[in-house]
Amino acid sequence: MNGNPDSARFEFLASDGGARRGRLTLRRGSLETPAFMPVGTYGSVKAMTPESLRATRSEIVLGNTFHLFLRPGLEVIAAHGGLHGFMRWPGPILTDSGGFQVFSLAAQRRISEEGVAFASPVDGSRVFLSPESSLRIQRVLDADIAMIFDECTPYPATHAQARESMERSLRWAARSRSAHDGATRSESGASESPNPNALFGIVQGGVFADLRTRSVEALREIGFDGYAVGGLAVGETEHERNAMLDHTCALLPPDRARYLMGVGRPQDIVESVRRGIDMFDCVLPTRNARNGHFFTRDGVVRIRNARYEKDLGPIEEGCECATCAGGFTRAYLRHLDRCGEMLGPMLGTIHNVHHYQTLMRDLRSAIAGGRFEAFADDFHARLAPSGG
RNA sequence: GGAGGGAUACCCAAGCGGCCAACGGGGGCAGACUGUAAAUCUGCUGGCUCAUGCCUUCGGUGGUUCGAAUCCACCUCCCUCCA
Repeated sequence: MNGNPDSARFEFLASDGGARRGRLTLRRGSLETPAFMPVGTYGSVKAMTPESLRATRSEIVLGNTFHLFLRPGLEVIAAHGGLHGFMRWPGPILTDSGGFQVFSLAAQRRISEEGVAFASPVDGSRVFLSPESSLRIQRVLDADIAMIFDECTPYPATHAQARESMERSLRWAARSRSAHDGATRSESGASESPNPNALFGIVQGGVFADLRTRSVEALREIGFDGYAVGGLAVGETEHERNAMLDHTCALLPPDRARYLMGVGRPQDIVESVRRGIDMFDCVLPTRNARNGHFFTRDGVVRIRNARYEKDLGPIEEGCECATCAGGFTRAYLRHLDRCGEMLGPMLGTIHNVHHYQTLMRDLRSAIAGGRFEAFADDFHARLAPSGG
């Protein structure tokens, strides 16, 4: 029922309080957890080559089912033998199912029990995604981790709305599981072959503890290779989010990887690791880099600010990323940004992703060394003064 | 020498008697961004108070008018064409 048992083996290496240090082994390789996964929606982590991505010590990247299905379509990707060959990233890949687009493209989609009808953001044409079609697409993409097709519940939502959405996601979870396992018959009546990759379930339930409980229990009943926490970082307060994480992580099986979808800022990651999350993805390091917003341990550097006009220092003193170590100055990056030079986003993205990966490495090391609390205290204290 | 066109805030550029502190771009300044419809979006951009308000602005000077960036006269500078 859980597909290939070797598709996602989670080794629990150490813990410190609620924080976990582990290793997740997938078909294309393994990743050390807690891990950060850069987002590569269209089969590209924006502004980065696979080489530059690897240099940031990233071990796994995301792709998006919905967007890759629209462009370039399955035929082209299948001709490359899957997403790995297409984007020339041989390491682990995780594909999101399109569930987030149910949320982010809310203005142009219609949900039914069968699935979700979208107006394509590319040309407005009608696109229908269901658990079966999403998993069928993901099988062609052949990512190491496929995600169930869910609905990312918007915030705010009433208890009734969150429950209805969560229950539908549970029914879709069962259908996703079946489709992934090849138990679903295709239109021709032939049985599909099972997807050899891992499949993660996604916990929903908004900010309601009882709904999160219900979601976790039902997903565990179905059985997944890993469990994601979805529907957070969509507008709820930090307090609500942390409360949901405390509650949910306590219910998740300790021997499976836990993935908090879409989170987040560095401080959000630290606080989520504290609560037992193993994997993260977020567009912030890449998107914000393109918007001249660089992360440092001392806060954010908005490179557009006039104060950096003649700043000859690197983005962050002591940073070992190719941008900082390469001698590129703040003044130069500000210049590139103002001129709209594409090297600006490239250098900035390298720094931001590297910064995230360095944070993850430091977290792993702190957990393994039983120093998580001290690390978190230092981390927050250093960020708080908001020097930047 | 003659004929015509034009001078608007940092730049370009609307406005052509009151609704104009003056459209719209650009530039500048600041902010936002959390499973990417995002190299995007938002706000501010004469001064003082910063809510209503007041003061100084549309080449210069003077005039017409209840009222002018808008009309008139002269002056200064720029552009085009004809000699």
